[in-house]
Amino acid sequence: MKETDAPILAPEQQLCFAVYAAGQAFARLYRPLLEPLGLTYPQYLAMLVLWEGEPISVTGIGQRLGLDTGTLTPLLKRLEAAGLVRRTRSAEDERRVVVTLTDRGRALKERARTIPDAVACASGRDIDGVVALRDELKALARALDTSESAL
Amino acid sequence: MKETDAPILAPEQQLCFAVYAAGQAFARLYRPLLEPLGLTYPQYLAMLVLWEGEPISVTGIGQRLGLDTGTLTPLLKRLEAAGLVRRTRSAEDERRVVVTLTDRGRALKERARTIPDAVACASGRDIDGVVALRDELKALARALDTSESAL
DNA sequence: GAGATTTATATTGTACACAATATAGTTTTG
DNA sequence: CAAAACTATATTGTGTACAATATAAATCTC
Repeated sequence: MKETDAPILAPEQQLCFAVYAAGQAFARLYRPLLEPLGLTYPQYLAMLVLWEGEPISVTGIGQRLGLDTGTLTPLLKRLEAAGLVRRTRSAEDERRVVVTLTDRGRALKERARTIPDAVACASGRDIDGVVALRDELKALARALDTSESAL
Repeated sequence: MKETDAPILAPEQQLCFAVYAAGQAFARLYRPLLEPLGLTYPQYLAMLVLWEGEPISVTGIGQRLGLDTGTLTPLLKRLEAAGLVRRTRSAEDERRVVVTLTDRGRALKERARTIPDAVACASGRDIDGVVALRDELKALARALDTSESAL
């Protein structure tokens, strides 16, 4: 088994690098699709959450996307500067910043509707294939996160 | 089909987000494993390439990892500041910056050997399961990259 | 072999990503 | 109700990530 030690360290052989490279490939694919909407990919993710339902707090968005405030606060400020969202402190609990869509932000949803289909098409998989791989990755992420404590 | 339009836009249903979340989960898993080595995850990827074979140019590393010079130059300067690599201009072609390992950088490989096993274990998959998912992701990345021109 | 093209790297600017810390507001407890 | 504990967000600092541009060296073309 000695002689198989070295190749295991090659990036191309590792699952983590395959995930990393697939993420880069998605980023390259999304960039030209989102550029006409004036959104980056993480901004698009935040808009997806807002299109699902608002108002929602910064923490609420962070829980859906797995992002912390250090990432979301400047991201949401840029979306606010672009006129897509509003950030207002909650009256009941003044620690909360509640994010709502503007009319322009709501209208952008229509222009984004064609994106998931274009991406699914680019993946070269049918719906079942996309769903199967998606669920495998969800299970992987869950396994990685739950094992953290065991190390 | 009208009423299925909206849910398609939920981040949790999309393959791209599953890849994104799995990448975040890997980053969380690797951070405590790499912290004793003084490496970040992208720095670890660069070291993997160097451990496979050096000297290698900045462009050579970038081709293996899919990273451009704007990312690699500061990353490699940090590895140089940490005493793990050396950056020297090639004598034959003075445009090239050739990266080599120092003794400390080479020695670090031994301490990194246990990491792939720990990560594979954390994934909760056997070797065949890891290989199968890795190859599916490679195929996905290839499909996404080749479709770019077709849009 | 001088000029145009190409190639390799560096630099600049914008935008994540997250740990650590700070701050302010809320809730809990005695 | 006052002190302690907790919660939500913001701030700071470090480190990617990449587009666009700059620079310098090598190569190609006539």
